Amino acid sequence: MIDVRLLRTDLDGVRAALSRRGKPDVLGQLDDAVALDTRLREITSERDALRAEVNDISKQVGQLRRNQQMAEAEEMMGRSRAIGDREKILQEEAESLEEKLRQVLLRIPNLPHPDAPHGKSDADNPVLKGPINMPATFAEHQRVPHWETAVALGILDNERATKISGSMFTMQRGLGATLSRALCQYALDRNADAFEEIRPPSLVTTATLTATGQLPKFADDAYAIERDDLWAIPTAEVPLTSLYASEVVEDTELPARFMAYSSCYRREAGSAGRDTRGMLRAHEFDKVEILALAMPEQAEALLIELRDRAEALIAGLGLPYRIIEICTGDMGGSHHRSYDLEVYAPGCDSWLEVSSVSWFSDYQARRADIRFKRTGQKGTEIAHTLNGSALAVPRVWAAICENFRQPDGSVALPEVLWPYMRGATSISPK
RNA sequence: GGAACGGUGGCAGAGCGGACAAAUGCACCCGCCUUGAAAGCGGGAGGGCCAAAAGCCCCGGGGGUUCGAAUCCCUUCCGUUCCGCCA
Repeated sequence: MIDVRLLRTDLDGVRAALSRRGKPDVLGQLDDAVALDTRLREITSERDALRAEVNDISKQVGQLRRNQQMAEAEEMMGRSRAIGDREKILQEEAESLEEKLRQVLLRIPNLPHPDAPHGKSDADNPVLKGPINMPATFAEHQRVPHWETAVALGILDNERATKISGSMFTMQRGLGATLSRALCQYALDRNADAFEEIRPPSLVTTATLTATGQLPKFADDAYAIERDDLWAIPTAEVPLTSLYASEVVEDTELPARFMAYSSCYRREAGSAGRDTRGMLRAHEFDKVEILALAMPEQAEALLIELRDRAEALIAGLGLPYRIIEICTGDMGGSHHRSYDLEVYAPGCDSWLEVSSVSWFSDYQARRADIRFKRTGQKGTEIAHTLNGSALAVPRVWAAICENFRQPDGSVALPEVLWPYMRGATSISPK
């Protein structure tokens, strides 16, 4: 959520920053917010003056009653009642304005970082690095889509997944299932030097899903369990960000770093019919997420660190990859600055997004009310949040099946995964 | 799911209709004392709204009674214990 005070002190700056996103209706919401805020402040100051009067009279009533001056007390009580009635009306108006303002503010996106590249769409995202590990040419045996390879090897059984759960669900079998788990284990182990491992809940409250920005705008993308007013998490970012929601953290605790494996659930409401084959897009998938909670001055370095860590995982697997920076027109609504890691999959002949690393400035933390306190200073400040996929399992799984496919149809496994594969170094037909 | 008890500042814990932003203890910060430390003594210190003074709000959340609510009533959530059920 954007800081309302910014709207009062630097509306032009906010307008300029937001217009870089290229979403014209956002500027209209901005005007709505300013109007509501102005009116709200008028009402509250009027209301507070009335309250002050009531408080003052009440003190006097107490005094008069102690002095047995009952007639005078009665008279003042009558006056206070009248003021109280007016106060109540203003209070109701203030509450309704507050709620309206909140609803508008929740839909206004974050301000992009000044250095975030300007652009309209994903076509304008600059390549920051790479391609790395990209051979001059791919062999014919690598030009086979992973769904063909994997089905032939018996490690992918989407037909039965669909029978059990419907379309866009996947199922891995045998060493394919082991490989999924191995990738998670690998990603967690490689970041355990600095990140506390969390095993968070997969179902969260409406408040929790609002904090990270999925609600209220993107309710259709999430699975809702209405009977219990819970939502299935689309990423471990959701519970991890809210770990310290409505708490005040000591500055000595920051930056705090967490990582979590979780299943992720997405309705993919807008993607019906896209990427229906294989492992590229599914309603449920595994991912390891890394996340940091920081003071503002620590954030930029952390963003680079998270990106480096995500890159190190992919590089360690030996897959061809590149890093792109997300331009203002393509950025998610909560994002301040972000990078994507893409892996090349020769069988599909496409770049697959396997990690997205983002800095949210104080946008999510304000929604979640995560504050920190500087030792020796009065007051609190809103924290910054950052996160990134350490590793999104299915697409990496797919890229391994395609890049490391051998002429005989088997798939060679990256050496870093061998310790997690029960002795297997490749996957061959049964 | 049923019953009982409880939710107050960083923690512990008093207050149960008026001078309460809230005793006390621990922890914390500053000073004195000391060669240094501990102890002792003196002082300071909650969060939020507002440009800020003033003022207002905050004793789990919401609602009510009252001139006035941490305190009374209703409701809801959370916790603990017991019972029931169950991986």
